[in-house]
Amino acid sequence: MPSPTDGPADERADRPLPGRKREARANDTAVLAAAREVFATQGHGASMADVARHAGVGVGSVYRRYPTKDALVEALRVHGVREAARLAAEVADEVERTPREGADGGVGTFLARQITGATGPLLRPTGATGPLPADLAAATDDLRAGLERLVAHDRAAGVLPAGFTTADVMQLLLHLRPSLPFPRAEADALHLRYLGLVLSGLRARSGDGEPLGDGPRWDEWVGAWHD
Amino acid sequence: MPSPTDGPADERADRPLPGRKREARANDTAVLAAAREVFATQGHGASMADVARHAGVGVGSVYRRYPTKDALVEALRVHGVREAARLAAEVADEVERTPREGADGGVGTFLARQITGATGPLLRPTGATGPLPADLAAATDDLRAGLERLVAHDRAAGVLPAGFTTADVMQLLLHLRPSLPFPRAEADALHLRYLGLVLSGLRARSGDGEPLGDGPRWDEWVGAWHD
DNA sequence: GGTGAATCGGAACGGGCATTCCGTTCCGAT
DNA sequence: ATCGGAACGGAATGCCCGTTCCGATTCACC
Repeated sequence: MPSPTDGPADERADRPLPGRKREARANDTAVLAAAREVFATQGHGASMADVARHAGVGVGSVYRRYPTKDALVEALRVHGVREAARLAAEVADEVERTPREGADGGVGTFLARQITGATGPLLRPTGATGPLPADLAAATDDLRAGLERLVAHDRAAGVLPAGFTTADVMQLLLHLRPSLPFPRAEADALHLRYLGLVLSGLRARSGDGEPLGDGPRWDEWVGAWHD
Repeated sequence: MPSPTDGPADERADRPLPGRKREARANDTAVLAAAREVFATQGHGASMADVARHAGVGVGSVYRRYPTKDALVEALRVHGVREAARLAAEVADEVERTPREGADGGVGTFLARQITGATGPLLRPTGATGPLPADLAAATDDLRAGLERLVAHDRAAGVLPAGFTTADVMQLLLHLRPSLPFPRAEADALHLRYLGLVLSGLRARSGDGEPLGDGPRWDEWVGAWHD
């Protein structure tokens, strides 16, 4: 009994949903959360059955929402990039409002929070992916905008050398977060240790003469992961 | 040193081998090389059939020398650690002989060469491994000895802050080499870019007052990967 | 040349996992 | 109270991959 003109999407998500749909919606978020946890813990090779079990649903329910394992991973990635974009904007707001926010600068603060954040590391694409999906592209653009603000601010504040790019920030995210065989707290501490080192290096390079060559361009970075 | 793991004692290896054994020996090194390449390219999930094909032998021949996929990966890891130990000793010799070897210091030079070296990244254990095998333990000790020399030298030269440990070097190796979706040359350039940043940070921390907390201890690091 | 042993390559086996299919359950409307 | 259909859980399916097995091949030695 769908409404006569109902298109492919039902967008009003705020109202109290009818019971059965409510469960579906709840299942969906449960699946996403379970997937995030399971993939973070066991890596890419975790089974769909595992995800389903963690979410407390059957595999069928997982597949109804995400037609394929790759699609599920994709959804996770989009979510991760959106979160990162949100964080970048948030930090940019802070540092632009209070110029003396901290010695780390906006980029450093962003990286630190992203590293210790609950969302987990940004997932990398499954492999030979096609052209990048629209929703990911949009999220990616938002992220870039936020990073642009951070980099501009820090450069003006003199804690970033010329040649440092927004793509550098993404690369650092990758570099600063290899999975370590330690409990989360210890691993985070180690990651922050190296972040601190890099930030010192950045500040030193910014202060003294020794220049840093030009970093990768954003579109190079995005392009390299797709197609 | 051809003996992959251990075997019945037929170790007279120097003389020109009889034809058939020569082929076996050749196959063995071909398999090792193929495995290194295939795993480096396709990651851990590459199939044994792929390895065999790359080596130009049948799967049966691979399994005759390496009873299991994990055993093959193990052999690769041991090889990698041995190479790293050799490199560390070599660089230590250089910097100890010519004190002004370069601004990078011994640790920086070691990291740079290890990153761009042909041996590829150090593989991480398969997962829940048991206690660490004897040959790996020996290679690991050699590596530690070499790193100890490098760290001592650099600290004396004033390019490393107190608190920086040999285990830090290993962690840095992990941090500095995430796989990047770029051709080898470009990826290497990026890795070296971040290595340069870290080294700047290290030098800065060494010069100015701001201390670096104590890094991980070697045995913690080794222990975390096994058992 | 002929023979036995060691090695080879690849077909066959078994298990695990992504994906599909279907009988059951539950909600809302009649 | 009953019915239609949407959502559910999990069994069944098909494929890929690690591993095993075996007949063919090759070489050393006679």
